[in-house]
Amino acid sequence: MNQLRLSDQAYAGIVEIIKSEDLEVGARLPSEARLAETFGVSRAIVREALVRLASDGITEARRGAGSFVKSRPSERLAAFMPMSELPTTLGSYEVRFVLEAEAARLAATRRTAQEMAHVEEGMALLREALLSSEPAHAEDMELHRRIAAATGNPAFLQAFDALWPDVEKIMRAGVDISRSRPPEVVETMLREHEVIVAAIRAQDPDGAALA
Amino acid sequence: MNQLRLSDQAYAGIVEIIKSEDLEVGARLPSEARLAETFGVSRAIVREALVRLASDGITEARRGAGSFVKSRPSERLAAFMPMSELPTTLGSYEVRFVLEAEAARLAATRRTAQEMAHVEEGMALLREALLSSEPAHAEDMELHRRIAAATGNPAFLQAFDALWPDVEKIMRAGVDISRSRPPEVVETMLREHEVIVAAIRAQDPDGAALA
DNA sequence: CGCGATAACCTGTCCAACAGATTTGAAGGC
DNA sequence: GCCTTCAAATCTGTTGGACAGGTTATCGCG
Repeated sequence: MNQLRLSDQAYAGIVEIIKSEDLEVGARLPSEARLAETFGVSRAIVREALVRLASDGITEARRGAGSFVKSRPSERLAAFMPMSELPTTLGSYEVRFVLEAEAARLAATRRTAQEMAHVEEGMALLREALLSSEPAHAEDMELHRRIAAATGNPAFLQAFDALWPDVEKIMRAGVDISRSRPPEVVETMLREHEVIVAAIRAQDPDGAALA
Repeated sequence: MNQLRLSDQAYAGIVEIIKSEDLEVGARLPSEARLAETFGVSRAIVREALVRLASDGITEARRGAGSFVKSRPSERLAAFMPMSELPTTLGSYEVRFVLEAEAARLAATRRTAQEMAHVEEGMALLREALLSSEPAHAEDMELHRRIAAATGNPAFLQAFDALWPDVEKIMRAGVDISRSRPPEVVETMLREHEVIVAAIRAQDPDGAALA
């Protein structure tokens, strides 16, 4: 059942090292060979992980010298990375909400009736997916896409599409949501989304943004 | 002088293939071995590129089956990827402005005098950097960071930091700005930024967002 | 014609090696 | 004793080959 690619585990492992060893920005992390030995995988796997870390702006590799911390994930993901227990699952959505708060505010202001119906439909889809367990990422995204569309600003939707992969990445980097999803978390997620939709329905900009 | 890693070239090469071969979403792209042969590099290099493409949400790999197009880069970068000439350089900023429009609106509403001074200082830095040629990315980002800070919403700044690497990536993926930068482009960039700052100074939310 | 077995193909992973760059430390000169 | 210089140790970047495990398509048989 080891569906997770080893390079994914290595990615997470390196992030964990940076955090637990408390490596400051600019500090050098263990060589690829040492990391490979630590994780019990080949160097190629470690390299795939490092290439992604570099692409994500977390590390930087200097040929002949080593790989260095460029920006600590704890700083980029800030408050939501205490990586403790239940609250974390909740917290991982915090970042998204901040970004999407403005979309919700705009949508509340400018929405048309037709767009509102579209949003409501998206909400229904998400509710269904959440209650029937199994991944709801797609539905979640779809709802927020529709909210973005309701702003009436096509460029906003465009920007949303472009940035979504990164948001998704952050979510995955946190905790595997679809894995452990206690009912109370589902409940909270659902309620939060419904508050937003309700605010948009009532055309209450500040209410939507706050939620 | 081959500073560019081969996996970077492979990344760009695969993107080029998707675009030029006009591969639709869901289409299978050449096998790793074939890509390696095409680019004249080893399979490990192609894999590093594919891992990043998957991480960026552009492709998806299915063990035993192949790698598939998940989302065409042209669609993600949308209008700004006609990859023509001068207007493109301008267009690459369009996406960012949409995202940051809301930050500017909020900043215009809630800014304090001290934060305004901070923003003005950032603007001065950017102006200087732009006029003296050479990379102004850092200054550009710094200005927008300060605008985000002026919203008075720390979570917004936090989200901005988290998303910046992706924005930067999009910019780099488009056209190498710092390379060919005719005076008129610099002029336009400068003016656009100054309009935003002016709107924030005047506490004009809609003006800031529109700019 | 339908269906199952099998061969061809593909990704995921490992290993061993070499090239080029950087760092480190020691030898040697002042 | 201190600084310069040079060589060895380390490290990333890249290659080629190899094998395991999963998927797809073809071929032949009923």
